[in-house]
Amino acid sequence: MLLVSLRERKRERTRQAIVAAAADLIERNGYERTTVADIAAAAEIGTRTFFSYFPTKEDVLFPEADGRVRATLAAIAGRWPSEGPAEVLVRALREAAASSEDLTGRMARLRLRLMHEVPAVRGRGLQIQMDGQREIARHLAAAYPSDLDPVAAGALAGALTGAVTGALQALFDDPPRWEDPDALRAAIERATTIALAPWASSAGSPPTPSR
Amino acid sequence: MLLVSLRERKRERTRQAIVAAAADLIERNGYERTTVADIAAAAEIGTRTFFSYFPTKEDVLFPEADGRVRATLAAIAGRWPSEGPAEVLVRALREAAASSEDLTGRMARLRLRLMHEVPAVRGRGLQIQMDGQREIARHLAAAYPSDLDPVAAGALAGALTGAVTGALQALFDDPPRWEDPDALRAAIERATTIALAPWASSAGSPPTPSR
DNA sequence: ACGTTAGCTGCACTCAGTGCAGAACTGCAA
DNA sequence: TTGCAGTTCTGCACTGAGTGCAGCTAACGT
Repeated sequence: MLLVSLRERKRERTRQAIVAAAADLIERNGYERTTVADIAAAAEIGTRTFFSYFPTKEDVLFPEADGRVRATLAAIAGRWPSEGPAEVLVRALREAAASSEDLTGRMARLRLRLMHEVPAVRGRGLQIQMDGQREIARHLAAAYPSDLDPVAAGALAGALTGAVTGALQALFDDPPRWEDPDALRAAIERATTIALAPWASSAGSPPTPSR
Repeated sequence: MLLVSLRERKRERTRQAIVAAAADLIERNGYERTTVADIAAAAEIGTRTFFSYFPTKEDVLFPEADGRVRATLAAIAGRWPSEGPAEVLVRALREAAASSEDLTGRMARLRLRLMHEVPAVRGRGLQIQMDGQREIARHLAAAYPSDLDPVAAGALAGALTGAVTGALQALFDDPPRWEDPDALRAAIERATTIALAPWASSAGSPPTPSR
């Protein structure tokens, strides 16, 4: 992320300002009661300019390209020779969960909460997730042409992300525990196990989850 | 679906008229270029009245509750005594794909196409799917209280529906054959079979991850 | 036949998002 | 430093989704 020109640095600073202003206002007043005009004013730009940074109001809540998707693609690209598709995905997910602030950052927590409470945000988030999943499936099919045809790769990627999403939904449904990163990690871990158990047998070499 | 009073019958007729008008106009002019006012005018109601039948424009494309969800809930309710949770879901999804009259109808085909082409429709569709998945998870957890806690049930339901959805997405990414209902149903069945194949063998021993 | 209630509709409004045209700014070179 | 070229910012006018309200019409129960 090396931004050389003044223009690019300035633009990036403005972008951050928009995101920060949006997070502040939405945390304080709620999503629906915060208008794009409010956010723009707080970030000291014109309302019109907001839409040259983010295509929709929802998108301001998803400012980084999904780190987990990038990590997964990297894991597929740098796979062990003996590693089966399911194992690659497990490894990618573990690494992402261990290293990233995806789950504990301020924006991430706000995003999780809003995905639960605001239909428009949930819809946008699910869309973005499907896009990532599709990308993962494509790379997976390309990396394991003899094991997986495109449809099977889609099923595998869908099973994993669907399991994680379903587990998190259940976790937040009952008594919403937003502030507990350990519960989050545990839920993801269990979802991974449940989703990939049926695939492990047909994946070539048996999974050897260290740790 | 027994509608006794005149009021209810009339309302149902109007509802059908709205759906039909929407399908016509959208098929002819596209989704974005069809306004709610157009649909209302074609159905011979006031624009305002549209929103007393459907909460948003997108919802007119999802007039019936998802048949797969209803079938799955029924399968859970009428489960074999020896059947594990994964087995029930696999059976329900297989049957739903086989007898998928609601996947080949006019509205269903239009919906499938628009879910691929129009972000707003895709977002709404994914939301509805998640709602159904949550419902399935709840019933599953209630039916197998000793095997599954809510989070595990969410993960399992998510894994299976995610697998099918991912497979269907991969399927539709490549050759969009929206015109031929028979080919469509065959393709959907094939994708479902592929998605569920890994679960078929190991479904006897449901995963019960301790922690 | 009559009061009650549910549904229909127009009106005025808010807000998201777009197209356009001009102003302001940055990058670069003379 | 100045001037030119390309980019970005911004106001303005507009479309379309969706809401709240108030008055009207039509079906309902008695």
